[in-house]
Amino acid sequence: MSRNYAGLSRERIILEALHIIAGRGLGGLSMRRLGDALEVEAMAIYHHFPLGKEQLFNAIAAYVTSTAATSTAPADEEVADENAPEEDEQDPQAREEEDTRPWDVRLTDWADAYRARLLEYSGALSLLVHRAPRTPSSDATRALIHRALTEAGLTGEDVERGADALHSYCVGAVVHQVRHQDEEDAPDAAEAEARFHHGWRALLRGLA
Amino acid sequence: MSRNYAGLSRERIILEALHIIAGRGLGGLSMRRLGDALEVEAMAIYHHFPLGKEQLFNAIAAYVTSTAATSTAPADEEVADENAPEEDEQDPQAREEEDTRPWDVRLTDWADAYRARLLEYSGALSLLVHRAPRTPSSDATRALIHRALTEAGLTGEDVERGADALHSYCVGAVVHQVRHQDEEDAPDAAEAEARFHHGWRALLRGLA
DNA sequence: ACCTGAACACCGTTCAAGT
DNA sequence: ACCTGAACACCGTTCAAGT
Repeated sequence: MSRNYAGLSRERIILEALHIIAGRGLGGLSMRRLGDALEVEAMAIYHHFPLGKEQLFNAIAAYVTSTAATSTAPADEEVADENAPEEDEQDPQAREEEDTRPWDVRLTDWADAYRARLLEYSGALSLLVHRAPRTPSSDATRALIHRALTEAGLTGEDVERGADALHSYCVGAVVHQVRHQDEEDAPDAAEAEARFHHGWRALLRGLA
Repeated sequence: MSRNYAGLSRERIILEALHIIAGRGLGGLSMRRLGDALEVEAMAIYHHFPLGKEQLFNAIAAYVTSTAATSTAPADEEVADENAPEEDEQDPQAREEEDTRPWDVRLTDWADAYRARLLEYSGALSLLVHRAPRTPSSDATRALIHRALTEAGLTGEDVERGADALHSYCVGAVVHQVRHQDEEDAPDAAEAEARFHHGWRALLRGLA
């Protein structure tokens, strides 16, 4: 009654960790509790995350910040550099069809998706304060924003500064909403979204 | 060799906690380590924060988010309602002289001070994600922003939405900076401040 | 390769006791 | 009121061992 090929994987561990975080908060996530949820001894997790909880946190941060657009698992926190040689070197965006919609629509679309994902995993939000894991998804986002802002007429360092402002506003708005959501006069989800769009459009107006 | 009237106080505890957080990160703050730093047994802290670490975290969050403008100790996380009767009931802002500068200057002034404070205690930033303690300082800020935006010509719910957007951008920008500050191509402090102002002015332009 | 089980150092908190 | 000291349940992690 000893071997237990539980079919553990990094993704399964991350998903279960997120589930615990959603239910009991970040402070409620312990390696032992995570092991229990996975029906495994806590120490088994170290085989998939040899560097321990810190590495698991990094992987969770990478998972949360990867947009749904990138379908493949972004669970590894180190850049998987062993798959580069076989690929034909192309802009990752070139694989999908060209998005011909106006630049501001593309930008707003991204912002909505990003915000939704952060809200979905809001229990893990504080992990992102000291972590900005680089993933295929984060690279694609960077490219998307740069292309859109260039198309909007921005040049030179205005592009970088604009991108920073947009990013800042997105995570700031989610933090602001999460921060106040337990108050008695907190706006409901619809009003929160309306406020998000209000500020977002103002920022776009001011930048372009 | 037993009694130790260490002159412990909530403020001293918070300050020492912030010092530990600055040096070893939020995860490096333990009650036992905090006790050592204060030259006291860890359990002595519970006399000043009977609800334990969570209450200490709330007090730290309140301390960090209180702007320097409010000079009196904002260390208590419950609103100190026992000092109300003796005071003559006045708008707290009325005690200081009227600020006659243009609305956007007052707003930018506040934003700079708020940002500076968050950056100074950036190690405690993640505490703010799930905490928005109400303090005299937070009430004063709210009043300041509302007055300024009204003066800018905003009306109705535009005022509330504008205030939210400004707040969101401020904390978002600090989170964004802290999040990326360990990267090799991270902008220096001056460039970070320039980017903050760039987005801030854009947002003000777009809102007004 | 993948998981277990015992062990170690550390943690938050309670509680009775000291002054 | 303010602090100590022992105790309890829990934690992250190491390490040797099993399959």
